[in-house]
Amino acid sequence: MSRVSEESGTAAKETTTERIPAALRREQILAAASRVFGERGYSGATTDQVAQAAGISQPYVVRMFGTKENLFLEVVARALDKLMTTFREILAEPRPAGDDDADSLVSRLGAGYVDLIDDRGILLSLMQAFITGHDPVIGAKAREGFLQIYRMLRDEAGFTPETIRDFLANGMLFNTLLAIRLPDIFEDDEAAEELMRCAFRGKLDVVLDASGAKWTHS
Amino acid sequence: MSRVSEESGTAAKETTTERIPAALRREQILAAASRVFGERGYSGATTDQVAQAAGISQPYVVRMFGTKENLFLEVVARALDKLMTTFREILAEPRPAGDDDADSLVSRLGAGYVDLIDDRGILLSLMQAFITGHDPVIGAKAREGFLQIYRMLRDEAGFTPETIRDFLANGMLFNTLLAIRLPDIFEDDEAAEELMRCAFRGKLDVVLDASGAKWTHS
DNA sequence: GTCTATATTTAGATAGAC
DNA sequence: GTCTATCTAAATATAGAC
Repeated sequence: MSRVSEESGTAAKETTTERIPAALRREQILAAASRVFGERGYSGATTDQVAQAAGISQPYVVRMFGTKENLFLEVVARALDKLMTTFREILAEPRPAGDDDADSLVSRLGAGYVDLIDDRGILLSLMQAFITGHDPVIGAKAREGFLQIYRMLRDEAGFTPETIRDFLANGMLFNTLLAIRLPDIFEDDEAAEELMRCAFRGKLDVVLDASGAKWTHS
Repeated sequence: MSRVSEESGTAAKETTTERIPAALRREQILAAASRVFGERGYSGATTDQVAQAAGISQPYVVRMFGTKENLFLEVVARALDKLMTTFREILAEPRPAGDDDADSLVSRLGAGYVDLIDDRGILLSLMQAFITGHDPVIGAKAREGFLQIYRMLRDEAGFTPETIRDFLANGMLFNTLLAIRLPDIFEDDEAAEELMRCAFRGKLDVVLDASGAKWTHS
């Protein structure tokens, strides 16, 4: 990842405009798109913003993915894939002795979810896709993605519908708190702090680490 | 409410283009805007879509509110207000005998929240505002709105942070399920049905009543 | 109070050079 | 593999008539 920091408050952007293998460039664009779409949503983001974040020209972004919609769908598919993979890895972990109850599994999956904040675009892009449910194409994928997660938690994790509901609910709250950037006003507002401490529990440090100037881009 | 149904699958739109008091017209536009913004988000919605939903011309919408952003902010402020008022009314209700625990209050507030689905725009517009947290103006209002709800639940309902977290989490899940239009594929997918039954509990009928062709607009 | 016409800007996409 | 130039289609906003 050859990124460079720029003027204060600005985000990571590519500077080098060298010739790079298409596959790699593709990844760079997807990474940039994930961040931009995650912040601004499908309609709110522009292909030019993605291009700038990736350090290339706008036409090249379109050229590479055909359409903005394609790009977004790919971003969302990747995000979903990453989430599913993360969960499956946790499910595959050998369970700590005497720790075979659903509760501890929920905790571990929850922790895995929070850790995904490292790549902010993942959770937010997914959330943006969900909120774009009205769109015929994106909405269909969003629905299917959500249900895929549900089925995994039920069929692979073995959770009851109630457990899944609570788990998903916490996830959606987490996404929402990220979206409204609560971590940013952590110190300014006592209610914000109280809610964050409660919602993020032991993971507050992870969340705060991932926030701040690090993602105050564009 | 002088609406007319149109071709199958299309939404309610005003037809009459009569002269109407500005104050009333204002309300009509806000109602239309609430639906359109709720479905498509701030960036995804156009003032023209709002105008069509309200049965007037696009320039008139802008004329009335100055800017699209203003209109959205007003929609969100109204939605927040409606939510707060609904909750406060429930808090003011005489508690059923032997029913003075937090649990039952949570249930009643939850039921009140679900009932807001009657006016789909309310919950979805708020959610759209939350997801637009990156925007300097809208984001600030969204944050403040979210915290306002938190404080009410804490200071007026007397809930613990944990209770509030769970309550808010369920609310965010509810919003998300609405956004991805899960009620629409209720019958098509067994996982969707299972999740809905579990998430909406006794309120499934209310939710289903409010969905379907009724809000398949634009 | 409401519309039509239109100016202006932005953004997605295409063409074609290097 | 990547860019510059540019076409075209929206969409917000303004002007001014009725």
